Amino acid sequence: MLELRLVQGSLLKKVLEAIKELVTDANFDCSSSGVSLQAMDSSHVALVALLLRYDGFEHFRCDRNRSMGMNINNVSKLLRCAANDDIITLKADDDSDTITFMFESPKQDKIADFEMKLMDIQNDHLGIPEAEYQAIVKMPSLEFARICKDLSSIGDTVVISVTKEGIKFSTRGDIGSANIVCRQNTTVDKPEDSTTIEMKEPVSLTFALRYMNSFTKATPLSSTVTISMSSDLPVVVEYKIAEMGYIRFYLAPKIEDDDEGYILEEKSFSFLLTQVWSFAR
Amino acid sequence: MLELRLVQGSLLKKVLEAIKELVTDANFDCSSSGVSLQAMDSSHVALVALLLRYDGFEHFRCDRNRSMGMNINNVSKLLRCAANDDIITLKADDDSDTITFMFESPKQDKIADFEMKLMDIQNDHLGIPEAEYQAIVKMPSLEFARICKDLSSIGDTVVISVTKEGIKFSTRGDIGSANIVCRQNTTVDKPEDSTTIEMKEPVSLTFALRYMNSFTKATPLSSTVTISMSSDLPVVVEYKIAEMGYIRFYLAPKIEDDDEGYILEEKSFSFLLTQVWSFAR
DNA sequence: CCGAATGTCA
DNA sequence: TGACATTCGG
Repeated sequence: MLELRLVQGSLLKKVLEAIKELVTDANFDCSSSGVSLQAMDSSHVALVALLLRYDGFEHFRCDRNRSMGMNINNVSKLLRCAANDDIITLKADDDSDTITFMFESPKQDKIADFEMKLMDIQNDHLGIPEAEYQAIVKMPSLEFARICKDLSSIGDTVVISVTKEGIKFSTRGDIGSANIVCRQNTTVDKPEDSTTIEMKEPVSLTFALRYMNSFTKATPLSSTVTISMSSDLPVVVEYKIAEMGYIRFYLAPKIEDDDEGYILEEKSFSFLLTQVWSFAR
Repeated sequence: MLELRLVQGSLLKKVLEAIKELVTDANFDCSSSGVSLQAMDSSHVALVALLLRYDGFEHFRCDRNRSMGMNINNVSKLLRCAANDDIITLKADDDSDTITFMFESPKQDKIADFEMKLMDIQNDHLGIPEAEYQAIVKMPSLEFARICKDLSSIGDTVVISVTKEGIKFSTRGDIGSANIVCRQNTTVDKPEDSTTIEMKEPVSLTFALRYMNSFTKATPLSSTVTISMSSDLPVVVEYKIAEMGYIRFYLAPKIEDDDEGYILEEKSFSFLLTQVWSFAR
């Protein structure tokens, strides 16, 4: 028996809005410690990792570990049928190949339940090593989203460079080039408006803006975002989910070919894992 | 001479928005008692009945009964030229084959008039018998609209079942099934937020969601909607128009074929009228 | 959190 | 051209 009750149902709605652009099908892995999900985008360049800890739910029961495959678009459709202030409960019997989404209005005068078939999804679960990052930047998530959106109207890729002074986003396209620098500022009224930089060494990496813009769909989940970078490692873009966990996006950097001097396509993620993360371990 | 003056012109705008998706051409029947309209949708499955009583107008003059055929889309186009706070006056000479729409701004500093040709429309006016309904549910119109919209992302048809406990909307589609139950609740702050059920006998009928969603275009006309059902009778979905009348939508239920066990297409409305309403009389 | 307006897709 | 979805503003 699986039974998860989440009073703040809007959280789950936001989580699905955050990942549905990137992921088509994914396994929701449920255990006594919570719910997690790990999935690559269709081109295997970006990876999403979601964690919702058991203690973030008002009620959490998971008798046995289960990996429940779902079509993300269908889950998203169902969750759109929930109001933002609905209480959401997920239920699945141990031997069932369906899951039930239950939406209760705050006054309990409307109760909706949706039953959805589960799918078998081949699990290409990657062990993500805990890496040491040369630079970790925390900044307002809205600002980051705005920057990625703005830059993508100029170019396709962004060079993110971190120095002690700040984080710089640069792009270049047909109509010209752009640089946006955010300085470290901790002397701000609210902590969520501050930009902080923890840096061991300056880093500069290049990414496809298309993916960055997909990541920013998670903006409603958190007022801040954390960007962790090391040379040749995938960047980690993390949105904390209050009291529950996080959603992390990993994106392989575009590698500059030394001989040719131009930028190669992204390495596929699994390639990067074996080739790059191997020496990071 | 026909002359109708309506200070709250937005009402007329909303009425046309409510019916234009369903009806292409219709006769506006004017008599000393008011304006009424009855029209079927193109597939003859749904019927719209509108009543605007004479005393809801600030000025009402109708010297002789007239049935004025109009293309609903064209009327809608004209009315979009009126601001929401405009005063609307309709005028037609007795021997004229045109009607004039006049829009006055509240301060009388702008006056627009539009003349439109009337059409001859063959009148298949149906006498709608007053029926006794097994169940009458009043609920917030927004909630009803939301439910119909949500369910139509899952399936094509809805089963509406009324019991003493509440009204249940169910559907089923490729990705799964859904049930939404609204309990009777009269203990709510505002009467327009309450859901009330008058039931003589439990009823359960199946309808095409496509039409239900068209009906909910009338939501701006009233904060509540009334759903009246009896076995094998068309459902009546009614939106009251404050101080003036109503707009009612009738929809034939889909009939389950006992022999075959599957759901037939909707009966055409005229068929239903003769076959089903005949014994209701 | 809801309603309106805009932009996109069919 | 109309309907739907998404986005912005109150």
